[in-house]
Amino acid sequence: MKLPLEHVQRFAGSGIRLTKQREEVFGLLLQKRDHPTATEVFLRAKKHMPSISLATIYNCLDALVDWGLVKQVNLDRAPTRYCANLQEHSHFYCESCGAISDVDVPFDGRWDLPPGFIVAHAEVSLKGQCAKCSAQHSLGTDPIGMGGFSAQHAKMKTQKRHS
Amino acid sequence: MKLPLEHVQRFAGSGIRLTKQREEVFGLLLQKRDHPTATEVFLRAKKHMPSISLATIYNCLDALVDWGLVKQVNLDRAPTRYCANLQEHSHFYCESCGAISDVDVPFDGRWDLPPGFIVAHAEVSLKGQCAKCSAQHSLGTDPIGMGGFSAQHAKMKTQKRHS
DNA sequence: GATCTTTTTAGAATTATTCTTGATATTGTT
DNA sequence: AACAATATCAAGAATAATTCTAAAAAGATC
Repeated sequence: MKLPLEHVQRFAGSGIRLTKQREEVFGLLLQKRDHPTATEVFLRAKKHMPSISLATIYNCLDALVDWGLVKQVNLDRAPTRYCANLQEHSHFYCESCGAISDVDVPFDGRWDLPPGFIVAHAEVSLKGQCAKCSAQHSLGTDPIGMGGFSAQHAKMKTQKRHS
Repeated sequence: MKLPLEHVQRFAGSGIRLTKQREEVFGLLLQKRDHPTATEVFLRAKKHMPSISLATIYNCLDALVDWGLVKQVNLDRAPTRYCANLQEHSHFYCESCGAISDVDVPFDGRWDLPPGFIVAHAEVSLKGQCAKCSAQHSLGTDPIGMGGFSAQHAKMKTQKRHS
């Protein structure tokens, strides 16, 4: 897991230590953009670095988040997910399949707040049906035989959270 | 904790059971709008209903969220908070004092997504300095003597999360 | 009021995250 | 290269948030 030079350079002379572990964690997030949880990052990292510990994963993620290289993605009562943050974007959570998609959301940052409020970060989270799932529903290809979207949606509510 | 008639009516004939516990939980959220965690709701509810259990709090919150009466507020790696959802609004988290403010954020819902994506819910979360804290900093009234915002902000990073 | 279904309770279980401590690595300095 | 100072890592314990389970209670229906 070798980090592209462009990223390594961001650390040069900044007092920030780019350790093997941090490089590994950041590299994994860059490589596979599926918004893994800390535990998922841990499992992936162990393949290259069998000795790495989960606490280190959390430490590395904290550092990367502090440095602005990684974003945390928060979903309702689910473990925090992580995302290499290379350009401005938002997240779309599919209520059918549980996938998280990066989406371009051009918000201009001009939030109309009460005086005195200073915005440092803005996060937009969308929920609904992703393209794949909405196509399935509109075509009526319903493998479960439960009827349309609303029935399946109701079903989702009571089943366990997506792993 | 008696629920205003306007809310009780929403349940009439809907098959939804407005139990004492659900009424209590919803009433608490309506009454004190400080975005409590499930545990905080539990502690408050016990004052009126000493026998209520934490699992019931979670059950009630789940039900209220399903019915669209309550919103979940997700912050980085912190317990989920709850908010009686009476009008469209967003949340502002103050990185200095940890307070969560409701803010009017007029987003028009026209998100520019890839074809096929259907948005059911949109959530905007802002982070930064609330009015009170930004006033403190700009006035230089710094009770800790740590200097300006950046120093205090750095400090916040390493201290324990707000209870 | 008998019965069926849903909800509540209490506590155990699970999972996510943080903390602690000693070992290891890195940086800066002779 | 050796040294001290500092930061990071690893392992596992500890804490905290959330979910699950099973039996009792409550609400709805007939």
